[in-house]
This record gives sequence, C-alpha cells and structure tokens, in this order.
Amino acid sequence: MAIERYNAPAREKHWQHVWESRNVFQASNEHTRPKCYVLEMFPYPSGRIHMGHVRNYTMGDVLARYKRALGFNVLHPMGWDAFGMPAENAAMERKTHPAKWTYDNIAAMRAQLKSMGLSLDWSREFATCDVEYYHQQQKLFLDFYKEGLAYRGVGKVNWDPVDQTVLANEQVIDGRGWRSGALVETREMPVWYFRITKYADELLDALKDLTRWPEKVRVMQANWIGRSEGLLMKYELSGERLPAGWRELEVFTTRADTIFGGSFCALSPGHPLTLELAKDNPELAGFLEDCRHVGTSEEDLNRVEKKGFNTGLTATHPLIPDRKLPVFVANFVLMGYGTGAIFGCPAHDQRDFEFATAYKLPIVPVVIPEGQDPATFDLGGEAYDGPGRIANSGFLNGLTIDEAKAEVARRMEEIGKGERRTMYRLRDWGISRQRYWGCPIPIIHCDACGIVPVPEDQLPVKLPEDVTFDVPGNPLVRHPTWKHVDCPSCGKPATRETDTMDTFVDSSWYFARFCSPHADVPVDLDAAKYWLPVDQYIGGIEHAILHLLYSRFFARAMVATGHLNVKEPFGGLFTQGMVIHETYSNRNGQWLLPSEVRIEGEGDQRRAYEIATGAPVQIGPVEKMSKSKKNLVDPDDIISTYGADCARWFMLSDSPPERDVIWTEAGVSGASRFMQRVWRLIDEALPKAAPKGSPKPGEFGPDADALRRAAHKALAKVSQNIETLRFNVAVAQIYEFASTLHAALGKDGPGMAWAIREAAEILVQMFGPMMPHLAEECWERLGYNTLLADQPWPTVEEALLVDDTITIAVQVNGRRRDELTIARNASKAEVEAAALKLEPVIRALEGRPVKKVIVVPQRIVNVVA
RNA sequence: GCGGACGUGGUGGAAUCGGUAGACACACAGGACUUAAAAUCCUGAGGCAGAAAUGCCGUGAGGGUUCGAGUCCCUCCGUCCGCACCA
Repeated sequence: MAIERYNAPAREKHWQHVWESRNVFQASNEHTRPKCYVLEMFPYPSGRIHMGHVRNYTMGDVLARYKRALGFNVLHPMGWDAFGMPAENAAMERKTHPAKWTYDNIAAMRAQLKSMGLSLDWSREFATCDVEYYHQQQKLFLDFYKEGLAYRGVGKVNWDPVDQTVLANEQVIDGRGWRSGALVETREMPVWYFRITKYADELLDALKDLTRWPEKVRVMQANWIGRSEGLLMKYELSGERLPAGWRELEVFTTRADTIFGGSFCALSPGHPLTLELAKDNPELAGFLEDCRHVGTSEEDLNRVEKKGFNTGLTATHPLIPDRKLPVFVANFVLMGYGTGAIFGCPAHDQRDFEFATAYKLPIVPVVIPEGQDPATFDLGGEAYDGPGRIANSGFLNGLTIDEAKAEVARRMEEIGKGERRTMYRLRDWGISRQRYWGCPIPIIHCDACGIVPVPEDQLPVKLPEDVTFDVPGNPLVRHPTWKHVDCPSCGKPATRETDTMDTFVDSSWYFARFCSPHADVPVDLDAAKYWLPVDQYIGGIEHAILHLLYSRFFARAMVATGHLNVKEPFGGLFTQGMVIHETYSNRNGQWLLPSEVRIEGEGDQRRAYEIATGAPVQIGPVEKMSKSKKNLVDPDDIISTYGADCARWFMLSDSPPERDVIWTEAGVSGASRFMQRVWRLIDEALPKAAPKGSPKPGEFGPDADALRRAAHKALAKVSQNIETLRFNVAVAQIYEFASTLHAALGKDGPGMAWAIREAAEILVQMFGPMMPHLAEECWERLGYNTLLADQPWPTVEEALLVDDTITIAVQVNGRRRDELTIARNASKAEVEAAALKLEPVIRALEGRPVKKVIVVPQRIVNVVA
C-alpha cells in the first residue's frame, strides 16, 4: 500500500503554527549560554517578497537553525527598513498616506515571510518608521552632535527645480531628475553631515582584521576610503590679475620626487581661486561653462580631451626660485580630491603628459628607468610611471623614488613650504534629505540662539500625520504649524529643522537595536555586550560600500558616545548571489512573465509560446529577476504549489551561495521530487527500523557497520559544510546519503534494524535546517512527540569516521593504473610490496626496473620507472 | 585605464594541505512496472578507438616546478564584477 504524497502546503501551515504557539525561536534574554547572532539584511517593505529575499533568508535560516541545534542561544531577528521615497511616491500616486502604505506592506510581507517557515524571533520585530525607533535615533543624533560627530555645513546638493526638491545621487539620471525630467542644478545649501572622515584611518586599517568578510568587499571599501600619503606644497603666486588675498597656491602630490619635472600648475574649475578669477574674466567664465557640460556625461570622461585655460598667473617653484610655472584651469582636475589644485609633471603622469602636449609645455623626464641614460632616455609618446632613479633634479639626482620623496618632504618642511599630509577620497556623509518620510532631525533654528538641539525630554520629534502630497516640495516645510516652535533656549519663536535623515542612517544601527528592541535607550549596553557583534551577516553585494561602511562608522560613533562597546558590527559577512531567470518577449517587444509562457521541447528544439494567444515567444538572456523585464517568479506561487521547503531546498542546491542561481522549473520539480522521495524513504525505513529508543546492540554486521559509517561520515561533512555556508555541497551529501540509506533497506544482518533507525534519524536531522517542515513531519513519523526544532544536533561518533581498511590509488609514473585496498595502518613497505604485485602495475611497467616508489600513507602510491 | 573574481562533461557544479578529475543534481538514453500515460524504481554515460578487456586524450591556450598539477609559478586569451581623470 503506497503512502500518500506529502502535502507540503497543508503540513507547512501546521508546523508553522506549532512553532509559533510554542515560541520556539525566541532568543533567550538570559545571557548564560554561548550566543550566536545570525542576521540577514532587513527588507524594504515594498509590499511583496521576491526570490532574492527567499534565497537570503533561507541561507540565514539554515545557519540559525543549525546553530540552535548545536546549543547556541541564537538571535535571529527580522525588521523593516521602512522609511524612504517609494512610500511618498505611492502617496502622491494613490492618495494614500506613506504610513498606511508602509504598514500595509509590512503586514503583507510579514505573512509571506511567515509562510517560509523561518526560525525568526518575531518578538523583536520593529520598523524604522516606528516612532519608538526613530525616537532613539534622534537621541543618537543629539549625542553625535554633542560629540562633534554631526554638524551643519554648506554642501552641494542635486536640486530639481520642477519638483522643488533635493534628489539623491541615485535619482539623477543623465543629469535630469528621474521623475520630473528637469535638468538638475547643483545648489549650495546648508545640510547636515556625519563626520565619517574622522574615522577614515580606523575604518581602513580595521579592514585587515575582518577576515570573515569577502576580500572583494574589503577592497571596495579600501578604494572608497582612498587614502593616499603625500606632500602638501605651497607655490607662491604672482601676476597682474591675482585677486587680493591669494598669495599662495596649495597643491597636493603623491609624487614629490618629480617636483623638478613640474612644468605647470592647474586648478580645478571649481577651485575658489578659479571662481574668483572668473568674476571679472568672461572668457574664463565661458570656459567653466563648457567644462560643466562635459562634466555631466559619464563614461567617456577618460576620452575627453584635456582642456585648459591659461589664467596668466604664475606660480614660483618652491625649490627653484627663478622657475615660474604657468597656472591653468584644467578640466581634469577634481575639486573633490586633495586641494583641487595640482602641479603637473608631464613626463610621469599620463594626464599631465596629454595636457602638456596640447599646450606645448616642457616635458622633462626626471625618473629614469634602470639601465637608461638620462641624456638619451626617450619617453616614447607617453608618461613613464615605473621605477627608476632621479635625474635632471639638482640635489635629488641619483636617488630612488622613495628616497627623493623623503628628501623633498624634509626640505619643504624645513623651508615652511610643505608638509606631509594624508588625503582621503572619503567625504563626510551628508544625511539631510528634504523629504517627509524619514526621521526628523531634532534641531531648532533660532534667530537669536542659532542652532539649538531639541532637549531630550522633548523627544521624539514626531512626523505630523496631517500632510498632503498634492504639490511638489517637502510637506514638512509647508505644514501650517509643525515647524513653528518656541526656542528651547530663549523662548522666542523659532523653527524646526525640516530636513529628515537619509534612510541609510536608519539601517546603520538596526542590528544593535535588535539586542534590546524595546529599550528606552537606543541600545541596552548589557544586551549589546552579550549579542554583538553579529556573528554572521548575509546580504547582497550591492551594499558592499555604503550600508556596510556607514554601519562601521555608526558602531564607532556609538562607542564614542557610550552606546556600544564594539567597533566592528559584523564579524562575518557573506554576500549572496542573485536569483536570475530567462526573459521572454513577444513579437511586439513586450516582456512576458514566465507564468504567461508555455515552453515546449528541449535543447535546440526548445520553443516558447504565449499561453493567452499561442503566439511564439522569443526566449531572451538569463538576467536578474526584475519588474522591468518581468522575468519574475512569485514566491507565493511556489510556496502554495510545492511548499516552502521546496523553494528553500532549490535555493540551496546546485549553485554555490555566493554565485547567481538560475531559477528553473526543472530545478523546482527536482527539489519537489526529492521531498517526496525522502517522505517515502522514511516510510519504507520504518518497518525495518528498530523501535525508538532501542538499546544499541553490541554487535553490528558488515552491512550495518557500513551504513553506520556512511551516516556518521555524511553527518560530519554536512555539519562542516553548513558551518562554512557551502550549502550546495551539503545538499549533495544529503542526496548521496539518502541513496545510501535506500540501498541499505534491502540488507540484513546483526544490528541492521538499529542502524537503519539511526541512519533515518540522522538523515532527517541533517536536512532539518533546510527543509524544516518536512523534517518535523518525518520526526513525528519516526515516533517522536517532541519537536525536531528542539532536538540537539546529532553527535558524530569519531571512531566511525576512520576505516580499518582503505582504498588508495596506485600510479605508475603519475598515471593511475589500479587501486589497492589495504589495512589503514599498513607500513610503507607493506603498501609498496602490495602495489608492486598488482597486475595492472606490472603490465604498465613493461619490464622496466622500478627506480623508486613514493608512498604517501593513506593517500597514494606512485611507482616511478 | 586601474582593481578584483573566474574559466572543469550537454547543463548547474564537486574535487583547493599538490595525491583515483567529473561527487550530487538537471537534461539525456535504455530497461522494469502499466491497457496506456504520469508517477516510481533500476541501469548507462567526459571524448576518441574497441565487441570487450583495455589503451590514448582530457579541467581556456602555451610553457615551467614536481614522483605526481584542475590546484603552485610565468606568459597569453576570454568572461563577469567594481572603480573610473584620485594628483
């Protein structure tokens, strides 16, 4: 009598209910056991979960369940990154309130996540738009402000003149506002900053200790911080048109060794001196206008010609008083790096070389490669930036590059014309957003007192609820009453800051809030001391720089303000690959959902048709699932058809977790088939298995022994591979062991029944973290009325991992000829003797004398002839 | 241009302390069961030659180190990702 198919969707609801009603996954507040904090990047509540979420949360869940079974006190929380623009856009489009839209979405997504059977501690859930959360964030802001880590300064922002709003960089597309299409202007206005540059060195240096982070992410962060050590130099300026107050020009260089090769100085178009000069120089103003146009185009910046404008000013070479260098404004000099001014050494910098060629400036090599004569060295049409010795440089001649750098620095410091300086690419973090749906910055502007922090007892500064989105601009600015307050300091009428915080602020400390989600301080220090850092953080590579760098800054800032005791928030980081899928388009070029397409045939014969019309469909490349390409598979559909376990198992199979996984129908049905196979396997094993709790027999026959060895070896490997997040390999090993158990059911002998029960239980426990519902179901069938989720991870019997006899390969001259089964502890001589007796070995030797025999114990024998 | 990663059967991928390459899965082929199909079970399979035993060739290409290289070194080719005039 065949067993019924396992009805995953129905049984999954049952087990989810059981877990929830028993609070199985609540982290304990008793900080006695060793802890493990597993965190996946929390989602933006867009309204629906997508397959990327399924993959991300499945991985975290496997680890969390596994660690739980190992006895750790596991913290595995979930929350919502809930502030941000989409809610305001929805408000504009649908006449709803951002809060309602957001909380409705959260409710929908929470239900979806629950249907995945994740081992989450829902008691710690929060959204960043909860007043309770942003209240604490305002406290942090005020503490940062007191500590000098938050400040107000004038900054450049992207201003959309039509929508009358500031745009984030990501919202500026080809120089235009993404919604209005208006040309974006650069405006200078007062904005709030976090002083991340204070920790530039620390953030860079500590990267080397983040050994459980992907190398790639560390490299990206290091480049982003962009530390370079060099010399800040002062060039004396002269010239008729020199504006008052400008006697010196500061330039930064990392190649002070080439100072004698300098043939010009160049200012950035945005340099203050440039702007000063442009005031009464229409020609220069015109040049700047040209630069601005080029500046917006992105890619071919490299190919843009090096253009300059001769200001007529001269700069005096600091070490050669009679050498005057022309001062240009040049389009390739960036204001955002160094001092916004350079000295140009054409022989050893490609950009300077091109510039000097265009403007017929001297090109004098001062670094000569080893073996070349300074008198005859020819650059050959491009700058030389390799190693060598200094020449044509007076007192520097003959020195190496490093020696020359040191010598120039020493002399320049001596004469007060220079100082060693470290520059960074990293800028302070501008957090002001002129938007409604964000955390209000708790500041009051008073005509008399200036900037006044909102007193802590007046927090939270709540967002007003009665706002409208029918006109452009920030609703907080035009709200009739909200911003009008009395100055806390002098009591006179004053106004609130109407900027809200960048949503990246919200996500920079949420991991810490999970330690004590309802505390009336940002973070309960005792809880944080126990739980932090996060042991394993899992998320997409797209956050490699911003979110992860901001969080690292926040941890340091929170340590400085007494809110935290760890500077690195994430001990281990794992960046998972994307979920990708074929794309489909019809004759009219419209994208079609996979569910709208019927596929026929295989391989070259594979054809797709639109279900509604029967018309042929073009099968396009496999790409990241996206709304625009409509190559989406809805997790809900998969879960309601095949079950959450099936989706989870598929996500873990085949593809290594850091690589992209191609979602295919075939793969899903394969996963589903395995679920049914396991279900039947347990059913078939039961009648042959010893009763639950039977005493371990004193004797095992060869087949029983072999099964036990296979079980414990599989257990050891699966444990190891879950531990190292190599889920695809763990899955393969579970497949393999399921086959082994299946084959063993036909065998008999002493101890077999006991071994079968042991093997079945180990199998179920091994896939428990991956397919938790099916595992509970099987556990129940195995006769238990306890939850598998509460069951400790099975213990590996080490003795079973070591076999008495082993099979090793035998090579002749490095080619495998045979294998040899021999006692594990056989001596080298015994192995050698046995190997030389093998028929294929003798044949391969063809009578040649054996020169030597290499025996690597328990590994291989190589006969060299 | 700079930086990083990668390149293994028809496909996704195993095998990284240098030691039997291709585990496991998908797709495929053959068989069993069935009136039939589905489902399920069994078997096969890197390529070439051969009935088979077996032999030769094989981890992007070429070279090197080694008793032995997918793994280490050098050169080249290709793919993907990140940064992009960073002084």
